[in-house]
Amino acid sequence: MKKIEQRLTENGVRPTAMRLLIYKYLAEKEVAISLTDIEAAFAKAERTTLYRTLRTFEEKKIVHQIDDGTGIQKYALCEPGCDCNLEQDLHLHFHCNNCDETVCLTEHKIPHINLPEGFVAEDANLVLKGICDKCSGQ
Amino acid sequence: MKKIEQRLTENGVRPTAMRLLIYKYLAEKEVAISLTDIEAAFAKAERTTLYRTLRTFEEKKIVHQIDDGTGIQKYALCEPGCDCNLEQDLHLHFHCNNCDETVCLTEHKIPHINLPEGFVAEDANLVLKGICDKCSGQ
DNA sequence: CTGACCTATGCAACGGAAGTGCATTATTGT
DNA sequence: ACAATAATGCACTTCCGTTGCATAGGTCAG
Ligand SMILES: [Mn+2]
Ligand SMILES: [Mn+2]
Ligand SMILES: [Zn+2]
Ligand SMILES: [Zn+2]
Repeated sequence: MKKIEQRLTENGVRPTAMRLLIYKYLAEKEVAISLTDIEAAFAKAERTTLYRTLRTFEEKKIVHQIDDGTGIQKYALCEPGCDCNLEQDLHLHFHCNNCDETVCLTEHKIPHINLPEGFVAEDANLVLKGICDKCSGQ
Repeated sequence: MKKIEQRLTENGVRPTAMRLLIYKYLAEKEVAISLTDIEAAFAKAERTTLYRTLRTFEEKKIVHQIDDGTGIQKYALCEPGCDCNLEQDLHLHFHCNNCDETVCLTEHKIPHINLPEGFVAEDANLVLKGICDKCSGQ
């Protein structure tokens, strides 16, 4: 728990009780988490607080936001030392059509694409959809 | 206009006046179109009708839906003979952070990715974000 | 031609999720 | 202990997608 406190402080986020709990929750789950997930897990907490906590975490590069095509924003902890904006840290995400969970495949970077003249890429999002390892029974 | 009528009929969609107009509108625009865009263009028409028209078009593979990360569903005409589900027809999309427009780059297919054991891909979405050709002044 | 039938359209309302304003409470540093 | 700053709680809003149901329009068999 001291570890978490330190991580937050390092990134310029005051380690309140709520924030520590949310970080811990994210760390325990190996999948991307939505605001609604967190809301369900912390029934006592206020939605807005959770919302703003996630946003703060994102601004301070503690989590990255994931758009998996479901229309629901998901979040997952960043790798230590990750700068989500850099091309090198852009990895792909996998969304399972069966269990509806989304996971980071941090070791799979987004391939570089040669765009037509005039197009300048600053960011990229690659989502694969299908059946995840848990659901494929393998 | 006869052409459009034929295209709709071929795909099992009855060519009503409204549908012809919407198809024409999509054909004239070279960018991906949202329901709200169409609503603005056809002020007299009912939102629901436009919505259902787009959905019908999508089911019948006349248009494909584009998730460009803005949280707003966009649509663009399919290439003739395209089967949006097939890997070969999956192309990338580019969203301009400046003019907020999204375009199909139909000639840029999504590269094949080797996934870890147990993951089975059925679909993919790749969106690049940055500055488009019009906005980069080139 | 006409009525039965199916499809498309119009109108109204709902729902989920993101986001904002403002008052209150907690934390920090002097 | 006090003032300043940051976090939290509560209420409310907006946006977009979506659905139910009633009506209008087109299609086809008799
Ligand atoms: Mn990720
Ligand atoms: Mn496209
Ligand atoms: Zn799964
Ligand atoms: Zn642009």
